Amino acid sequence: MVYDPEAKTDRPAHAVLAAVFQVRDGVLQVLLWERALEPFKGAWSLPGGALSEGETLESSIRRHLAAKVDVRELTHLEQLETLSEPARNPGGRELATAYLGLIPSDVDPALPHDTRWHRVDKLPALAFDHEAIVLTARERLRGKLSYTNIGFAFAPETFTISELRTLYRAALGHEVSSTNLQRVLLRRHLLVPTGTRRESGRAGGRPAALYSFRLRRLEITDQFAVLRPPDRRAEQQQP
Amino acid sequence: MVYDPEAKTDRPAHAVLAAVFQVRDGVLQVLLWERALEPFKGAWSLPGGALSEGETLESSIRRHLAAKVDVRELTHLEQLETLSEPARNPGGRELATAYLGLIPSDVDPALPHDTRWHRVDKLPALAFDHEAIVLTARERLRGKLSYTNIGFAFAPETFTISELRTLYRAALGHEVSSTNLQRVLLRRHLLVPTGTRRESGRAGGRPAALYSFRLRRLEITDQFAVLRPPDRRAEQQQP
DNA sequence: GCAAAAGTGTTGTGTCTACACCCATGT
DNA sequence: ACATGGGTGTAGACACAACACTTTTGC
Repeated sequence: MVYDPEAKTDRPAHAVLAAVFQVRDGVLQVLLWERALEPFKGAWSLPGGALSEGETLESSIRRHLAAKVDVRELTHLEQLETLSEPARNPGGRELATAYLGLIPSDVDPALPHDTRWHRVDKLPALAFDHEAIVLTARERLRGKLSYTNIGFAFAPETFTISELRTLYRAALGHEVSSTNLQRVLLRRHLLVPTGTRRESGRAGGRPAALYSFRLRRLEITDQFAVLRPPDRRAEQQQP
Repeated sequence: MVYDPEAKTDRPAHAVLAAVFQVRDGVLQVLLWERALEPFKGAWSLPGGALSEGETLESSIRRHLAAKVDVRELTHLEQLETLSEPARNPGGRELATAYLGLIPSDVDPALPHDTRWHRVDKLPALAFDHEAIVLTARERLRGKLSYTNIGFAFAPETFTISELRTLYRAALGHEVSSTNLQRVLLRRHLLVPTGTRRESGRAGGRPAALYSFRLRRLEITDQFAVLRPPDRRAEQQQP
């Protein structure tokens, strides 16, 4: 690759997008929007829009999402990546910065008529490069479930372990045992018991204890899985 | 946050930047460039430049870096984040997409006179928000050392375990035992012995075996530390 | 009492760190 | 022989998954 002094500086249009996930009916779903305009008119796409003057990317995506869901319901929002393939938008050169957003499972935002939840495991054909973004977002989410407290973002304020299990199962895409989920999250002090319990259902059964996440913002809980810093217990300074 | 139909679509200038790391003299260092122009004339900054028409962000940063180091020496390059604070560049609105780049420890690229390596633990004052980018890049690198084979990117083709230890120590910022480093990386099959050995130095000592990374591109080696998918061994389909 | 659901005890396995010890070479 | 640096053996701590078992409720 060689420096090309003839290359013209580009001031590309810049869009923001978000893959907003919620666990609904025990399945991970993503908020999609049916395009009203060409290109890809009628196809499903991620919600978002153009970056405006004077705003950051994050405030821009929050502004665009506000037309779809109440922003107070967005419990987590993080930047994923910026896409720049010149041909990614047939309508003309456009960069797009993608975000991952999460919504707790106990809210059901009123949606505009052109917006719907879709199962991530049964996506329709998506416009642009949006399918790749959804998959990247799911990978990011899955990874962070292992080494952060990101579960707080799709869980209600308080919940039982088996409710939480349903959420983790949906997000991870495989079975999760409540026994082990409880052990892992308690051992790492992500969960605290609230002291209250949920009433048994009509079928009986032992009432479940209610828990909540100790911290409701992202926290890394397993920084160094291997190659940890050496043990400081034995160290003693010389007089 | 409310939708503002008056907001004007922005076509911001877009820059690309890279925090290029190399372990030099046993210390993690980053390539910095002394600015010739205002703003921040004379201050140190990350190398990069403007996005040009028709190129992707990645090809753009490769093009700009080519003026500083031979691109063939860049063994890893990944996108970090896109910065968008309106005031981040006093010269006017500009987005910037930051990359993390790595160079193996056995090359010593010829640098232009305005470019120098600086220890990451003793950074000078940096222009713009570049200090935050360098720290983000280091965090990303440290994290990936735990669960990927990213070490290949700052290691030579072949190396002894204690040479590799020096690299990991520099990147992680703490002591690393060669014993454990060898065990972890062999257990995970990141390293393969080449069968050759390095000659002893003048001081004698047992000649060290030479290893190389099994794969020289990024690979996740510890996908699920916890909450793994259940064991499939016992499963048997019913007739 | 019995079914249902939640939660605890326990065991086996694997991974990691730390440290003692052994190996191969130069002088 | 002995210093030097490389490498292996091994033990203890811990985390994890799996599964048996107990607890607490409704009917």
